[in-house]
Amino acid sequence: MMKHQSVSASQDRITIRHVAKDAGVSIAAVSKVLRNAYGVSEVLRNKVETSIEKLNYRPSVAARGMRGRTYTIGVLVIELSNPFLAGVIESANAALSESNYKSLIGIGRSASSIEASMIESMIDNRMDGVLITAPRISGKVLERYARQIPIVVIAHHEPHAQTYDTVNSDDRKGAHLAVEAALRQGHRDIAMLSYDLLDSPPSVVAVQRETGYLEGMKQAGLEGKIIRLPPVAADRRSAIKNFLTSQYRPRAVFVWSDLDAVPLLNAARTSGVRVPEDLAIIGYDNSPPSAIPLVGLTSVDQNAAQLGRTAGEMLLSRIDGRENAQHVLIEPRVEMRGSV
DNA sequence: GCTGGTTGTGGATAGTTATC
DNA sequence: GATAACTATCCACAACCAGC
Repeated sequence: MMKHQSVSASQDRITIRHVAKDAGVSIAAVSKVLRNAYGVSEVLRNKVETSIEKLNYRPSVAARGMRGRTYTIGVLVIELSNPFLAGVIESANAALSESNYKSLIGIGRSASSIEASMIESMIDNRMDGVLITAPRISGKVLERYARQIPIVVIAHHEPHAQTYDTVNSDDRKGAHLAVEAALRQGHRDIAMLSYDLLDSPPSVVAVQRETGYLEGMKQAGLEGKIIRLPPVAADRRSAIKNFLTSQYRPRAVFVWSDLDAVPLLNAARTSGVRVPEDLAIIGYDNSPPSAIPLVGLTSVDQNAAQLGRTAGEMLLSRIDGRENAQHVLIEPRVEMRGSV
C-alpha cells in the first residue's frame, strides 16, 4: 500500500516529533516534559524546553483530545454587557488558568437554540468541561448535556440536580437583606421592582429574589408589593418612567438587578425625584457602575470573585473525576451607599 | 527506584484495494 | 465505473518495559 502525502499546511506545523528530533530524545520524553510527568531528569527537561522554545512548539489540541484532555474549557455566557457576569468570568478564568486550562467564551444571547448549539460545539471540540452562566437554560437541557461533559452552572438554582453542579449567590437571603437594610433606615413602604417572569421556574434568580423579598416583608409584618417591568430589557425605559410618575410610587424600592436599578436611579435624578429623600433605591449585584460616586447605588453584593473562583475550582474537580453533585450558595451582603 | 524508550490507542479522513 | 471495505496517517499520551 502506498503511503499517502499529507497536506502542506499540516507539514508546516511543528509537532512533538520535531521537538523530539531537535532535542535528540524520544517523543514520549517530550510528552512527559509537557505533562510534568514522573521520571524526567533535569538535563532532559532542559533539552526539551530549549527545543520547544526554539521551534515555538504548541501542542495540538485535536491530538490531545483523541487521548483524553484538551485543557480547554468552554464558557457560555448570556451576554457580555452585564458587568457583574464579567467579574464572575474573570475570577473563574483565573482559577482555571492556574491549572493550565484555557477558556473559550461563547455568547448565548438568551436564545435557547443558540445556547444549545454553543454547548454542542464545545462538546464536539472535545473541551474538558463547560461553565455556564445562562440563567434561563432549562434543567432538562442541562441534564442531557451533563451526561456528555462536566458542567458547572452559575446563576441557576437547581439544588437537587444530580449530574451537574451549581454555584449561586443565596438570592433569597440577598433579597431578605435588602429589605432589612431599608427597614433599618426607617422605611415601611418598600416595593420590589422585578420583571414579567412569564411562569419562570424557581431556578431563575429573579424568582428566588422575589421569594426572599416577600419573606422579608412578611417577617416585618408588612405586605409585599411587586411591580413588574416588561420581560424584554429594551422595553423597560418607558415603564421605569411610568413607575417614577405614578401616584402610587412607594417610598423605597428594591430592584431585582442593578441592570434596572442604575437606569432607575438615573431617570429619578434627571426627572427631579430626589434619591433617597423621595425614593430610596436598593439594587442587586453591586456591579461596578453602582460603585461610581456619582451613582452611589446601595446594592446587594453577590461576591462575584468568590462565585467565579468557586465555579472554576468545582469544574476542575469534576474534570478530575468527582461524580457527586455539589450545590454551593455564596453568602451575600449589602453594600450601603447614598441611594438609601 | 529512576530514567527514558517502545508500543498501542483514540476519531476522522484520504487513499487504496476488492467487489459488483 | 460505482460503491464498499479496508488501511495508513495524523498527533499526543498512557501503560508497560528495559537498562542502569
